[in-house]
Amino acid sequence: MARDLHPWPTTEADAVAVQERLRAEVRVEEPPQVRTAAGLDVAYRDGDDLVAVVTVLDVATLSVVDSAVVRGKAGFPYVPGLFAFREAPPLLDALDRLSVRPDALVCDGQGLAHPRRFGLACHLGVLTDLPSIGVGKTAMGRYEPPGEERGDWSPLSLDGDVVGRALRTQRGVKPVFVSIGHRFTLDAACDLVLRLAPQYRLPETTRTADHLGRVLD
DNA sequence: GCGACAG
DNA sequence: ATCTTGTCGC
Repeated sequence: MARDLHPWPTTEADAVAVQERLRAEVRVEEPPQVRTAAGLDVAYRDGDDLVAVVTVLDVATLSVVDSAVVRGKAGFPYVPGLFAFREAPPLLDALDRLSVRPDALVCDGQGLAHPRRFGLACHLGVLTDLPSIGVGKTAMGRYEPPGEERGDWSPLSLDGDVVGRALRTQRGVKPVFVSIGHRFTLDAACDLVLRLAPQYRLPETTRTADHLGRVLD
């Protein structure tokens, strides 16, 4: 499923170097039709124990058609900007255990809306070469509040670049922050997020993955 | 120098 | 991320 991820960096300096090198591989393009989308999430237990969860949903019906869970230990501290080095390894393990290859990855976090334009969604997209997007609950950048209606959005800027959108998925609810991971366009990403979030603020992909990791012992 | 800083 | 009660709304 994923490209070999060795060598995996241990220090922050090496991690940044990996991001600088891999970001050249991000492609911005219209994705093929997305019939199934995977939701990825990591839940933390005591100490360094974690549970990585992937659920695959049929975009038309929003029913879960596959899922995988991996228990493990965090091998990298939480450092803003280096999120992928903590969560990508167990998530890639979980992706390998799926019996279907999803058409797209919907990541819990940012894609291009990142200090070096290479957030978790970009990292997972490049390593798997799957179309991917990031949907964050908090903004990585600046934005003006979008209109109050579902579907309203405003540009998300970082260092003078438009790196994503603040997208209102429900009327009168705080927007989510959408950015491209790999092999996607911003329009297609927001379109997908709206299809995945007909009722709640967050897309069903992340909701089902989060729920599975939470209910698990 | 000080605050900000995905999960 | 996680620690946590009551409350509002569908």
